[in-house]
Amino acid sequence: MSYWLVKSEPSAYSWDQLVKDKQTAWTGVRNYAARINLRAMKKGDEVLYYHSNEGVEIVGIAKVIKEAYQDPTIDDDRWVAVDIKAVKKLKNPVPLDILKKDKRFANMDLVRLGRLSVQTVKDDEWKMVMALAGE
DNA sequence: GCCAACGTTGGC
DNA sequence: GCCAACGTTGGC
Repeated sequence: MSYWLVKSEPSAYSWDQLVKDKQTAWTGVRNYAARINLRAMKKGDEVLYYHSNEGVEIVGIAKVIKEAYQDPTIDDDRWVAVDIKAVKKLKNPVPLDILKKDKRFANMDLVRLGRLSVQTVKDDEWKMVMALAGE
């Protein structure tokens, strides 16, 4: 079981929208490093849901319900999508600046590789985020 | 809205 | 295959 983090701009697809839809196809990833991560996702893996641009914080937990398949939004079998569903909203969203200030997160992809849209989250990072979120 | 950081493209 | 130029992302 692995942990991940996906980013979305709320104006494009927010956490609330995911809750409303129950689940969604995570399509449109066009970045090599992000694709490696998408392909490594397994059914049941848990995913932090992060809002970029607005909020700039981790807002909820999602879960992988369908492993990588060809992205239906492009006619090119090199790109993949996964399906995720909403699990729960965090009691306390975890803002990026808290993570940046906390040395324990200095090596977290979210802090180091700001632009990567699908990231890995280590077990200890997951636990620390959960603690900060009051979960 | 600006701009730094990073990925991608394309000329050589 | 290198690297400059360009485009995009995303924090501020």
